[in-house]
Amino acid sequence: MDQQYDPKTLEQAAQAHWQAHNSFAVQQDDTREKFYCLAMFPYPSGQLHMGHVRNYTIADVIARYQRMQGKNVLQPMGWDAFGLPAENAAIKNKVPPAQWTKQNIDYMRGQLQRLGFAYDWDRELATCDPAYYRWEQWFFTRLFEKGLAYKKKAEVNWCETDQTVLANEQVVNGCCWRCDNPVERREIDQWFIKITDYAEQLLADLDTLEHWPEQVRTMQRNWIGRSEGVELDFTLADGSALSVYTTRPDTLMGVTYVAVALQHPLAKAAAERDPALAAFIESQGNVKVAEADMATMEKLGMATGMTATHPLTGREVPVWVANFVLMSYGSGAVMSVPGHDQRDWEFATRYGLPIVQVIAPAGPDVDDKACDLSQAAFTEKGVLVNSGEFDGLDFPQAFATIADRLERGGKGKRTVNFRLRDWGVSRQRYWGAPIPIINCASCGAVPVPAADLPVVLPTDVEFEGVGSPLKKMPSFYETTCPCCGGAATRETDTFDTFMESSWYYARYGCANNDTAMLDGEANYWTPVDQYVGGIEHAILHLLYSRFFHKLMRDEGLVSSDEPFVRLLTQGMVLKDGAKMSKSKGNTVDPQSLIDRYGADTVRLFSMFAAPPEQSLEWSDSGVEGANRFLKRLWKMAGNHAAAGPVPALDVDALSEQQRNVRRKLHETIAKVSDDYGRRQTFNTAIAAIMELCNELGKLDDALQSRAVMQEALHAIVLMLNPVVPHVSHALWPILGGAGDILAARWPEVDERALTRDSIEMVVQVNGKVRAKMLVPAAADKNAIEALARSQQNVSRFLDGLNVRKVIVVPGKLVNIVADAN
RNA sequence: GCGAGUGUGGUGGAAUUGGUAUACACAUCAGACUUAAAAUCUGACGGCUUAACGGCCAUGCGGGUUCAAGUCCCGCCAUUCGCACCA
Repeated sequence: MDQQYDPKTLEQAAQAHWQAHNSFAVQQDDTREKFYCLAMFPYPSGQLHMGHVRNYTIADVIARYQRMQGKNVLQPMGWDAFGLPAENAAIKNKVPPAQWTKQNIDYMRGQLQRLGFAYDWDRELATCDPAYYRWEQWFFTRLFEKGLAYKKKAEVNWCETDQTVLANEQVVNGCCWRCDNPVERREIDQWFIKITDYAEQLLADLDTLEHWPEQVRTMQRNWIGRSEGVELDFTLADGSALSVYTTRPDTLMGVTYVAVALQHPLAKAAAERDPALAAFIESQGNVKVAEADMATMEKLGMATGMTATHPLTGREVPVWVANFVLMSYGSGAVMSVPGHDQRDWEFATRYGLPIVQVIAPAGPDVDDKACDLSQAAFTEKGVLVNSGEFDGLDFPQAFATIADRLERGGKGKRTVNFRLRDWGVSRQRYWGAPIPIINCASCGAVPVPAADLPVVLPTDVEFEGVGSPLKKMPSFYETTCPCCGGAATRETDTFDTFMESSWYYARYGCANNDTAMLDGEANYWTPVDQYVGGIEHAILHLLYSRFFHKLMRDEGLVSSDEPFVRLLTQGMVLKDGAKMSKSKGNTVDPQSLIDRYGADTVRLFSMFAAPPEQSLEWSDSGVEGANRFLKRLWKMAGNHAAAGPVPALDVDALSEQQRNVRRKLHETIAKVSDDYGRRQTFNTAIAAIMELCNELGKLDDALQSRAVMQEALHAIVLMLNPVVPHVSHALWPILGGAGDILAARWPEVDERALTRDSIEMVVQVNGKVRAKMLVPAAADKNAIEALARSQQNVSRFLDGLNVRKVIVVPGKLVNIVADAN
């Protein structure tokens, strides 16, 4: 073997071996347990960044570990290839998006191969390929036919100068990022998918995802936002109803005004009569569509001059327009109770609207919650006051009584409401999958027949950034109606890229099937057993994918309820405490590190520096440390192998030191197995292996020491194989391992090696550590206590005190509680 | 603004179920090897204090529960992610 650790040569050899043997291509195999391991596919932006390296290394470690458990492991890779950056690059570099995307994919594929990831490249897919999006178009037509896709008006950020719809990230301080002119909101027709029909299921099934991080489930629960409340009607002067939804009907008697959204029909009607109101609504139109901006802007409003009649008291309350009321949530109108809602309180205080108390603090600790409505709203639940016949009721009673009263009077009904809104899938962009709909003057919106799919996106386009090229291409949009044969036009909008990423995991199961979206093999591989990706996808991507999976299930394409059994959300990669970004100039290029140290070093550092769920602070000297460890390992294995044949291990003939080292070995195997399999804390697994290596350095070269060393090195190479597969591939035969290490099984723990004669225990006096002692493993509580009291430093601290209590935690510690008398 | 996280030596982090705080690594310092340097190997390494044994203090800040709190509870502060057209 080579004296020096030479990663370049050894990694090339390993990768050539894997390629020659097609080592990671897999098929359905019903004789073995399957394991589908998937990392979120990348957007082909140009080069891999450290976040990718971390993401794909974590998944690769899990995939290779599961393979060593004897499972049939699928790990595919592909490209989330549609999206905005390709359009931006096209404008900047005058390269068509398709060409730019393809170049990037080719380069990044090479980088992934250089990192040695165990992918089945036969299943590679790119979402911009018509062979992929064809099935997405087909599936959308199925949803249309089932009534799950529909069209409605929705708001977008519009730049009048560029005649373009802007994404939220393209709006900077309310202005267009390119031309710096103020954006305005504009309502346009868009396609929606009825995710709200599945809201109950999406919520309920979160409880079945026991291997998902609790924080992700909580975030999704809150996002779906199920609430139980009452929908009730105020009556307008013309007798029509103004419907509002509230979760606090107990505060109904405290309503002092009603507020509607800027886009509410009532606001529009009032604005026609009142130029000042029209001007106000106009002035509020340049806040971008993002909810965060809606929530943080100054809360402003204006009276419409109209009043509405309270459903129970019959009193008139004013109707206001308020810029914080969301048209897309509920009915676009809210009842306002400034006494018991903080936002309403602030609005009422600002505009001098009356504030009425109808809830009084209740419960045993009333004094703590005394309410002073001149300072703030009292938002807790309590007992009703100033509410006439409802006085004295608590929240549940008041909810029930008032809801009953409204329902009997035909003024309202109990409803379940969701914060979740239907999924808008239309994008007024070029680089996406065309929406397969034909608009006909006589037949309306008609889905493209399956036989005519895919609707192929033309790729030979001039791209200038003003509007979508599709809207200027009669050759694309001029067509005939599939129903009546008359002249008709295609949709020129494309799909949200979340559409593609919502089902790609299933398509990997049958990536080359050109006769069906999914087939039996896709159903065999799904659900994904382990999904790995950034925490930033905790809500949108993961919720849309869960929704899509249920849609595919209801279409009979898959038989499972959920797409991802186990989820690992990895943290970000930081440099100098900040997210790596070109603008900060703190990026680290993985390629130069691979060139310098090799793929194994980069993989090892990525896994060692932090647990996967936490953010990872990049450190160049830490990378050197990882490289140093591999060099030491290479040398230790080389020296061992060069010393000639090794005698068989005789466990009964070991010295105490040899037994101790061997115990450490088997403790390490147990720990590393648990860290990889259950805890997924690869950093502590690697630390444990390093500790073991440090111990091995202390072995002498006696025959049985060499036998222990041989056993240990075998186990170490096997345990490191998922993380540093190239050097493991090279060391395995050197250490006499049989066959390809890819076929080797995970090492097993020898329980007999774990036994101990004595255990170290800690002795505390009043919770402070005063001594450490070696206790026979078989000692009982009394013996342990006696031994503890006899420790010199312990008796010193007990001197003059009375022992009140002694706590013995077997195998851990003794705490002697004592005081002066 | 709302929802969800995170905070431990000079640095990245460990402490898995409330039970020895600081494993492993980086950096630094000292020693060995060398004409010298690099590389490598060995050792020291939270702060204060002590000749030493030892003692006191310390897990973002302030309280609380407990024999025992980095871990649980309450209130702050800082910071990260998401907020529906970035992916």
